[in-house]
Formats: sequence, structure tokens, C-alpha cells
Amino acid sequence: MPMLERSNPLPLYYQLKEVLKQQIRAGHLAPHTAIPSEPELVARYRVSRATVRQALTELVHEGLLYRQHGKGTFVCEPRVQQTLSELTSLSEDIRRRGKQPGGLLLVSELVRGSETVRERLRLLDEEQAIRLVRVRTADEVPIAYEVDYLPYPRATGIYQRAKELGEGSLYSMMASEGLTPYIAEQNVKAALPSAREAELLRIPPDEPGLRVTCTTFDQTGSPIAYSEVFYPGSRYEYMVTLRVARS
Amino acid sequence: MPMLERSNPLPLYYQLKEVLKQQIRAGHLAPHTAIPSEPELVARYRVSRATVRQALTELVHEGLLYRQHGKGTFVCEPRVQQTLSELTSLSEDIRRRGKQPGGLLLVSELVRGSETVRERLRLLDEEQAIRLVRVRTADEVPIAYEVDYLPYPRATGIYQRAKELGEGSLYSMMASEGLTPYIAEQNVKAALPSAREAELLRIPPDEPGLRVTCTTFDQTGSPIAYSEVFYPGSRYEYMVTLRVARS
DNA sequence: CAGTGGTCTAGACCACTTC
DNA sequence: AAGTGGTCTAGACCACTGG
Repeated sequence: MPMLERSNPLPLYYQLKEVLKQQIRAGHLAPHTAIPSEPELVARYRVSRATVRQALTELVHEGLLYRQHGKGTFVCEPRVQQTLSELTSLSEDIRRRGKQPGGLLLVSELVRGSETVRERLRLLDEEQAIRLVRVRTADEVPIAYEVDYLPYPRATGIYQRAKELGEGSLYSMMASEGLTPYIAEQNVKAALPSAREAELLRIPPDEPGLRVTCTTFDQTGSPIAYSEVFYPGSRYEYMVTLRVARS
Repeated sequence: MPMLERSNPLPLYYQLKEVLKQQIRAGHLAPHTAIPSEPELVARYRVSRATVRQALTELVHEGLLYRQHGKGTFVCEPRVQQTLSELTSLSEDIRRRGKQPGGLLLVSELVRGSETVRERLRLLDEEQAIRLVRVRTADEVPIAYEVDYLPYPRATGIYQRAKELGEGSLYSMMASEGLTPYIAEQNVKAALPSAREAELLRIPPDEPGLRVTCTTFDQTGSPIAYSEVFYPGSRYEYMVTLRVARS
């Protein structure tokens, strides 16, 4: 049985979380079965109950466990476990469907941006936006035309590293630049492709698809990205998972 | 200044949450301003720090507050505050856009259900599904054709109360029947309406729209509803808000 | 340095479930 | 009655931020 290391700089509750996560992932704890009770975990790992509860509470929030008063703490089904994190990364989504994500960066430039862009990013008069244009692919097939806008002074690092963005995830690059996505608002419409989109995606100009606009905010509610993506209807089913209610 | 009541059956941390929520909503605590520090709250409300922290941690999870180590705890922007709860209720969404939600229940019946339905709801051989068909309206204009399926033995109460479903929220009715939505998976496609949909929504048969399928699960990962909704492209912009990353 | 939040302890009592 | 999770206390020490 793995133990917690008091010499480890990682907090005890965090180590306990990792141990439990691993046991769940490895299948030692099956869905709908009870994990050891809180007093048992206290004894087994020699930590206080508050520490155990912090670990369990976070795992509950992450969708790995659920509690029932008087009965115990149980393992959630894998579907719930998976659906709680990082859902708008297109690369991840493609990989999850068993295909190879790829992409081509067509444009990276500094622009003033349309009124919509400036409004979404809350740009001040003198501020500019970084504009990135990409065609995204799954197993080499083009499945989306994506235009991203980022606030310029804040996201300077992204502009410098834009070349790496062929297949890479913009979100992960943003996170490494201190722009951590926390909330996203997505607006989805049925629409026809523009001439340019039809050409680049190699679809007929009358094939309807989805136009998804997405504004991403950090923890404090400041906008850190705005994107417009066109998905041809025949190529990609747009999937979203969200929490319906909470607390 | 409001105080916490030790005679109140509601927990102290919960009362504290409500007090802070109300101060935020009333504008006494503006976005990006710091709330009183934890030791201050301890003194002011005469509770232990663990109690204060439980209240604050939950408010952070609900998107009302964010913390910065060494600096303080701050109020999130309203956009983040609003976007964390109950997002798939169409009625709520319509109301948020300043229109009056309404609806008409066309069908409520027990059916065996298609393979898709049975699979999504994980029905056993002998189990049936409740099928509800509704036209949803905003300011009397039809904006969506919705078909819901619920697992029959579990959702008996819904079947009996189906008549109330004109304008009411199915989710809130489900919650009152012990079927609490926790996670939803949504799949969105661009599509043309069926003949029946075009007729009921009074749109041309060649006007593309969105076909959204949604499977809803409870806390434990058991499916509690499956729905298929058609939104005509010209009438409604489909809006989704989700958390991108967490913990 | 003082003040903030982050982690942790060792208790206590309560409410709910099961037998 | 025994076991579970839910709430609460009164401390402690640490890590990070700012002047």
C-alpha cells in the first residue's frame, strides 16, 4: 500500500488525492463501490480527518467520488469522471475520438480587430489584438477553420511562440504564459461557410455547418481569448459537456 | 451588519455564504475588490477559521470569489458569477435574454424507445421510457422543438405531472422528484428540420438549424434524461457556458 | 516585517443509515 | 447501537505578498 511522504513538498491531502485517483484509474475501486471510510483513511494514512476530508471534497468536486450521508463515499462512473475537465480543447477532443489532431497556422499578425473582437476582449483604445488563423485537421482531414484573437499586450508570449501552434493546443500555450482559462462562453449557430472557408476545408459552398464563437475568461473574469470556428456539418460533431447544477 | 444565528438549523458556514452572497449581489462588494480577510471574518462572525474557509471555498467553487495567496480573497466579475449554474435550462436562458418563456406539451406517453434512446438511458429489457414532446416559445414565437425521454420506473412522478410542463422547467421538476441533474453531455449538429418540425415551428423546410442531443446524468453517473432538440437557425442562438479547466 | 491565504492537527458533537 | 459523513472548534506552522 502506498504511503504519504511527510518529506515530500506536496501537501498531504494532495498526495492522498493522487493515491486514490490512481486506485480508481487502475480499477482497484470500481464505480459505485465504497472507498474506505474517513476514519479508516485517517488510520491508514496517519493524517487528521480534516486532511482526509480536504482530499475527498476535492475529488467530489472533480467528479471522481460522490458522498451519501450515513452510507459512505463512492466512486463515480467513468463517464462523469472524464467529463469534468478541459473540454474545449479541440486537440484533446479529436484524440479522444481516436484520431490524430493536426493543423496548419495560416496567419499570425497584430490587428486592431473588429468592434466585436474589441468588445469581447475589452480592449482599450490603443490596444491591439493578436490574430491567429488555423485550419485544424483530424487524421489529415480538415475539420475546422479557426480564428483566434488574444489581447496583445497581455499575450505577447503567444505571439512570439505562434509558430509552434501547428498541432499544439492554444489553451496549454496560454496556460504556460500565465493566461489560464477558467470559464468559456460559447455561442453556436448553424451557418453556411464563407467562400474562403469552403475552399480551405474543401467542402461545397452550400453545405451548412456550425459557427461557434467562444470567449474565454480567466479566474477573475478578465477576457483572455476570443475565437470564431467553423465546423463543416459533414465532418465533425460538436460535443460539449457541462455541469448542469452544483452545490 | 447581519449576524449568524447559532439557533438557526442551517449550518454556520452556509449562513456565512448567504450573507456574503447577498453583499456581493447588493453591490456592497464590487468585482475585483477584496472581501474581509479570513481572520477578520473569524472575529466579525465569531466562528472558527475552518468554518470561514468552508464558506469561502464553496463560494470560490461557485465562481463568486477567487483567492490570491498572500494578497487576499476577491469578488469575481458578474459574468463569471452567473455562468456557473444551471445552464441548460432553456426557460432560464430565454428569461435571461429578456423574453417570456412558454411552451406547449404535445405528447406525453410511455414508449419502448429507439435503440439510441434505450442505450443512452441504459434501459433494461423490460423497462420503458417516458416520451415528452414540446414546442418551446419565447415571447410566443416558437424557437425549439424538443423531445425528452426519461427512464420510466424511476421517473414515474414526472409522467404523472407532465401536464404542468407547458412552460415549466423539466429540470426543476426532475429535481423535485429526486432526479437531480449533475452532468450533461451535449452533441450539436447542423441539420435541416424534419417535415413535422418545419410545420410546427413555421419555418421553411430548407432552413438549416441545430440539432442538439443531450444526455443528463445524476451525481453517480446514472442517466436520468435524454433529449433531442431542434433549434431553427434564424430564431435562436444556442449558448453554452462551461468551465474550461479546474483545480 | 506584518498580513494574507495554504496546510494540518486532535479533538468534539451532530444527523443519517443500517441492523 | 454502531458506523457513516456533516459541522465546528482552537489552536499551529508554513508560503507568499507587499511595503
